[in-house]
Amino acid sequence: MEWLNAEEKEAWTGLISLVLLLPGRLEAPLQQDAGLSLFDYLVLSHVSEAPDRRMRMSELAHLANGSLSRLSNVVKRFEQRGWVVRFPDPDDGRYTIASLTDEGFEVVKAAAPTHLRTVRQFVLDPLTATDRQALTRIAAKLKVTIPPA
Amino acid sequence: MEWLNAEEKEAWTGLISLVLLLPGRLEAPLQQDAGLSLFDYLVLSHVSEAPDRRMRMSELAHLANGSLSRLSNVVKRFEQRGWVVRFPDPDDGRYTIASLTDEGFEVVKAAAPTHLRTVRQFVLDPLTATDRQALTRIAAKLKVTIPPA
DNA sequence: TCCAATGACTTCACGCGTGAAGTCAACCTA
DNA sequence: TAGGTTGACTTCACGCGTGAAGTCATTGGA
Repeated sequence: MEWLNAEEKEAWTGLISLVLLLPGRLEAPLQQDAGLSLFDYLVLSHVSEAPDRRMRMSELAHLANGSLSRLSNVVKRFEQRGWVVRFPDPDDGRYTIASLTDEGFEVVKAAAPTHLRTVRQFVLDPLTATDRQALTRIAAKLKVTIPPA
Repeated sequence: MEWLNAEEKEAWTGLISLVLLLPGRLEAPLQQDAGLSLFDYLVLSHVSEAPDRRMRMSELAHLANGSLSRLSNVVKRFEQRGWVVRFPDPDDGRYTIASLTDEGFEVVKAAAPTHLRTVRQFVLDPLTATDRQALTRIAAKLKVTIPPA
């Protein structure tokens, strides 16, 4: 990384470490306790908070920060485990609705406390309120929309 | 994500998006132009900047923010393509040294300008100097060391 | 009314990351 | 100097993500 001044290089190096190491850190406890990946948890968690615990696949993919293809694979596994059912949207057959089963809801409910503790421990607690606001601002500026595919 | 107040939730949501979407954004141009993953590039780039363009595997893994196992697999592929050679450290046979070949050096040199442009476009340019300093500070606070394995 | 276009998925082959188990060199201790 | 220990890798099986290609429902012209 030549051609960056010291300040730029520090920011870049810090960001890269964050982006490469944090997911593993946040995922380990989930994987251990519930056999879920971080993305798995985000998906389940978002459906569980939706009205009637159901949501269109495309909206869910966007909320969970993943591609539709990735979500489709994940939801297929969930369906095989009985955590979710899929059916075409009655209002427009082009959409698919993913609906959380009671069993699926139990899975999120069981995983949530552990996950929340992890998030606090590794992300929220080490930061001051000022840091958290700066993080929000920075993330918004760097936010990118999901590509097609 | 219940049980977080609004400020915490914003920070967490922003961070998660960053962490899940940025790698893909940064990697796409590298993959397109040079057939390299982001981690591939970091590895090559760090060896290329080391004295004599060689470095111990464990040090390289740490610099590139990856596990030794991951690095070992990557370097094996590099070796098959003739970009790197490996040999035991003459000073201490327990270490392995990875050494960049001329061909490997050409690969990094060719990929660097594109990558640098990507980093500026998606990370550095959207941020003010204040943002970048805040990012450095935040990343330092969230920094975690690589786990064993 | 038909058919091309659009867009929401789904599938599959390929390549990569993970983590457990194995190998090996140097060190330590009796 | 033998045997145990440590730590630096390496390997492999497994599961997951990617992106291209395919399917299908709906829409908007001609």
